[in-house]
Amino acid sequence: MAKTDKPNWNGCPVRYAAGIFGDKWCFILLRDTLLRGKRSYSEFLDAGEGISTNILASRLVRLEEAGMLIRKIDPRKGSRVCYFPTQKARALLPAFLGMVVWAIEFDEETEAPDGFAAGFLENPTGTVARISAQIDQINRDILGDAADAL
Amino acid sequence: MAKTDKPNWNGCPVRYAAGIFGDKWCFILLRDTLLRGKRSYSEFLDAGEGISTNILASRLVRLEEAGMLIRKIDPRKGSRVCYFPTQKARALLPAFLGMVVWAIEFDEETEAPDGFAAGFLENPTGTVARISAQIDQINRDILGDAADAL
DNA sequence: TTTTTTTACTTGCAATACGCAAGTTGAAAC
DNA sequence: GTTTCAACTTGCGTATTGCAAGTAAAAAAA
Repeated sequence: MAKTDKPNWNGCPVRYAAGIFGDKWCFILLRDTLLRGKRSYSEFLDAGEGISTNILASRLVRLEEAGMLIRKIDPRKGSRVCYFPTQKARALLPAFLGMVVWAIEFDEETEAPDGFAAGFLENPTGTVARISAQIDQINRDILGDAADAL
Repeated sequence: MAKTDKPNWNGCPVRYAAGIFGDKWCFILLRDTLLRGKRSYSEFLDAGEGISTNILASRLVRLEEAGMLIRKIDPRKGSRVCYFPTQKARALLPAFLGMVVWAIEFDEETEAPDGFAAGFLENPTGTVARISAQIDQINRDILGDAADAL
């Protein structure tokens, strides 16, 4: 087996991924949209991670430009802006949950729900489907039928 | 189903993960050790990503402190320092490869080997085992039997 | 209808982190 | 013994971040 010289992956997938969420705050925001049901600026701010307002704004723009979030006015209240995860973002769920499982294994202080790791490992697609359904539900609560167009 | 209020994951696995590789350069270094067989400072430098020497040094320290890399003098040449991925780092492979699959799907300009994504999706554990064996081989080339102690 | 509040940002500035170029150290090769 | 190689370190200008305060538009209250 060749030693190090596999094809020179530029246009490298890892670099591509790093460009999008190889950043602490983007990472956290993806968590908030995918796993915590957060959608609006103020919800992200209040997530308790201490992100500052200018950085939050810049990361929302970055993630929107990367095709990970879609910005929409809340139809129930025009002063409220919501950011919905795109299919591209949702397609990250399997890998993302894989990371969660990894972190649960190695973080001594994890407070993740007990049994989550086992549940995911036993039935990954089912777990992804369950979380995906939660995302749909949250979107539907805000957008109604228009959520289908996301 | 409750809306957003799952248990307040602090000691949150995603935050834990973000702390370790929620950084462009750490991300790239993990790729280099896990997927490209690179082990030494100069190999990382020459990976063509344009990392500067001070940042490289700081990230190697950070990853070592995070328990992702082990620093060892090359027994074949005392002026050469090698950084080996720990079990903790290697345990990231499934999630990491999941990200690769995701990136292949969404990066129009990907140059990843065709069929890699399909191969991983069809047989993830086999793919992980194959790559893991490559890592073992590289480590063994450098350390000989001492590689077992990693 | 005016005022206050809510929500989503922007702006300015000090502090930190990064990128680049050059310098240092120790082991190896010659 | 001198040169080379490999792994860092240091200094400095630039870019990014974090913090505090300010602005704008819509909604709710008075």
